[in-house]
Amino acid sequence: MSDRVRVDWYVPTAEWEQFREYVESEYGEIEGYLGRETERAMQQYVDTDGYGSVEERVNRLVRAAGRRPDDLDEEKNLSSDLDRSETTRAYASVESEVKDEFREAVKDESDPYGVILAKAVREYRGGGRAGRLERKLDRVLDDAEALLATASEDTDTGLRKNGREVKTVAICNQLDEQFTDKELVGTIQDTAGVSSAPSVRQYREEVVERLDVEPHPANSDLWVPREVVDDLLGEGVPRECRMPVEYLDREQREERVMLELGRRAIPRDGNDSVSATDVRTDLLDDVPARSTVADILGAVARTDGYTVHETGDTARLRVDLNTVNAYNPELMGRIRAYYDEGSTRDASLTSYNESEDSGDETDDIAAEWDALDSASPDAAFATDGGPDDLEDSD
DNA sequence: TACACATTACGATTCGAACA
DNA sequence: TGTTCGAATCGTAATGTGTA
Repeated sequence: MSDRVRVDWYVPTAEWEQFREYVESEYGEIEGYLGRETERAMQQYVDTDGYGSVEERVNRLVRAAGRRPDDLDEEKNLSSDLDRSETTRAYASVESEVKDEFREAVKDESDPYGVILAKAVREYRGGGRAGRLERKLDRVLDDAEALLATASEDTDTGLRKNGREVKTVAICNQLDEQFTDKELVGTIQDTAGVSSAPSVRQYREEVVERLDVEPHPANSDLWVPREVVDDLLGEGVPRECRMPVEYLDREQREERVMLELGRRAIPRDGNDSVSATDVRTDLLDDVPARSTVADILGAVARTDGYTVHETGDTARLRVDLNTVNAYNPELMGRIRAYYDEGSTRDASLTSYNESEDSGDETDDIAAEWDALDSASPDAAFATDGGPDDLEDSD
């Protein structure tokens, strides 16, 4: 499930228009790309794209060259140029984490967010970090010292409190340790004063994330602390496999199919297959439509190690863990961890039975587990006779 | 004016009933 | 059992509005 929020700041008009034109020229359209490109520009600007350390090394190299800086002037010019220009409202959906990191990183700068965003997208249009690194390396030859300069100021921008966050916290404070979805929606409506489905959905996602709760395995309308689900199912059970299918997005459903089929294949020498019907009923709890399951099978079959075969009128999804391990060891690791969890889950359930007076509910959970775990192996593929190359993936 | 939040509009995606 | 196609839902851009 995505966690995207809107950037909604006043950005210098000319810069924003140029950025939109840039996105359109790159992708042929704005829809779906504006937010992603804005997100990348913000990440690169505040060094959260994972390449900050590379740039730092380049900076050291430039410094070592002992050249005179010109970056400070460039930064000043950019800032004053944008400060004086006409602004327009710029909006784009970005990951909430990216927006938070961006605001945190630039909160001490004297410019408003919109102006800083303009700097970020201008930098990004100019080739992003890659282009910047290239220019920096070029400058090693003539003016490296400038790269030490920053235009940061110690002024407090006086950021206002985020009202939405305050409301989310208020909602969280009114909820018990566990609560029904109906209670959650009612609290959101009463506390946040929202009624539209999109707004309620957005608050629900934020509250669920903040409280770190998950649907109860035996009752998807009941939200309980994650630790409770951990106790019931085991921490090694992937989120895609422990969450009710109705709360998974398309990508997570594909992951679930891959993980479940892979797990079943381990005690079968790394090979197994399942019919499209069984994918729907056994792996996806009868939630998606058949037409959608067909699409999911097609998508999974694009992953190395997974193929779809037509046998008569029936399509079967097959997995070959040797191939999965060869081309996607990370996925193989997750499959193995999920498989290994099977050996400890009985103890977890026993512990839950002793500590919780849950009666029929516990029986439901055990029954659900039995259904889920019908292929629980006696001999592990990875330890008894499995291919050697799979052994190596640990 | 700058910002935040809610709502609306609309295209894309998914669902599910009907049918082959 | 798979495919088709209209309906429903979702995700994102755009707009409206309130607040400091």
